[in-house]
Amino acid sequence: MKVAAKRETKKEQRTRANTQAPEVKERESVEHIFREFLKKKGYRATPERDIVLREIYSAAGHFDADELFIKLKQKNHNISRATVYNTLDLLVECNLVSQNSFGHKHLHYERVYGYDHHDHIVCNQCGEVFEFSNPKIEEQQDAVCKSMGFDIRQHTLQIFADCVKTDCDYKKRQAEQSQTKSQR
Amino acid sequence: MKVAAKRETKKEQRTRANTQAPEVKERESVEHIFREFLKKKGYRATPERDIVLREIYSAAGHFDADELFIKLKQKNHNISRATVYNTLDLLVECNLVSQNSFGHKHLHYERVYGYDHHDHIVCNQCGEVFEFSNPKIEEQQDAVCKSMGFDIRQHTLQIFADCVKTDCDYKKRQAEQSQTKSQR
DNA sequence: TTACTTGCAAATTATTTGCAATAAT
DNA sequence: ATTATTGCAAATAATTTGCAAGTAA
Repeated sequence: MKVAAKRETKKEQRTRANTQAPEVKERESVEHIFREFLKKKGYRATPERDIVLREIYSAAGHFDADELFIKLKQKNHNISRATVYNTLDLLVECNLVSQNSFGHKHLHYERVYGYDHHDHIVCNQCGEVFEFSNPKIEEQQDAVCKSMGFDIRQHTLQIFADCVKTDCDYKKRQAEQSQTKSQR
Repeated sequence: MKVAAKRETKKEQRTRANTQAPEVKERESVEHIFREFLKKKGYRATPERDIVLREIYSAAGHFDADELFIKLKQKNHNISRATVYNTLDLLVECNLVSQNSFGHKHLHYERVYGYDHHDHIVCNQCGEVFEFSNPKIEEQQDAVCKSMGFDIRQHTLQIFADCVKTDCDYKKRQAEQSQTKSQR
């Protein structure tokens, strides 16, 4: 059901964006980093790009492009999927957002700034994603890159593992799947 | 996507050394592992599945589903894309093939058995994928999983980095991009 | 025989692209 | 004023699915 509400003009968007509660210093830093990046690259600063960045940094956790698009839509931001994808690319390029593949259909994104870097363990049974961080692994990566003549920019490490804990969704999953067993 | 280089660099030699041709004995083992897996799971052994497995283990390096499909077609095997995808899933499930996302359109696969585990560095400039291995990283991963109650099955680590060597394909790439895309 | 697996083609999903309108510089 | 960026819809790319026929167990 499409709502035929009058469309918010760019100017209104900009005004609204500027009057948002100045929650955290972090946000300002993030926006500043993005602005500088855009300027350096000769890209333009647009209200859409600001809004996307702000939305990403307003919540924690992983998300995919479409989830972000829908969240924006629900907040009455008329920002197209194309712009969401475009902006995500830019944010990945300037390292404010990281891109992960958890082995499934689409890419997942995650904000980077203000958080310690972490890696992921994906449960083979229930698919849930857990985080961990390990400085020694990071150290080794730096060492490897140095020795091979690379200047490391980013990395993603995913571990696929069987969860041996009792609170894993595994059994629930099994119950569901046994009804529709197929060739897989 | 990998670009054909004119002259093999030291780095490429090292990479190549990691991906030598398999022994015949190994191939038998691989087939045996697959058979056992199928039996255990109640899946059927079919000639198509054997052929796909054999094709994967007959060559080195990364490949994607469509490349594999085309290779099979060229050898006059009438195996559908659906079967290729299906079989790849099975091979990943039984750990004979690993699945990697290098951050782009599709997934890449790689045979696992008979090779030391390695991780990947993707050059931000030319997109070429290099391999490395580091036992300390593996150790740390095991430790992390143990402490978090996971039984590790597989992992993928990708480092995205800028190549600082002079023999990076970056410039060649730039030059080639003005022409038409070719080979694969 | 039973029902899993196949090839084919159509469907689906995620992402990209063409284009005219709009807005940043 | 110039041209990057936008929203929209159509297009594409990768993968999955439905179905009838084939075949492993």
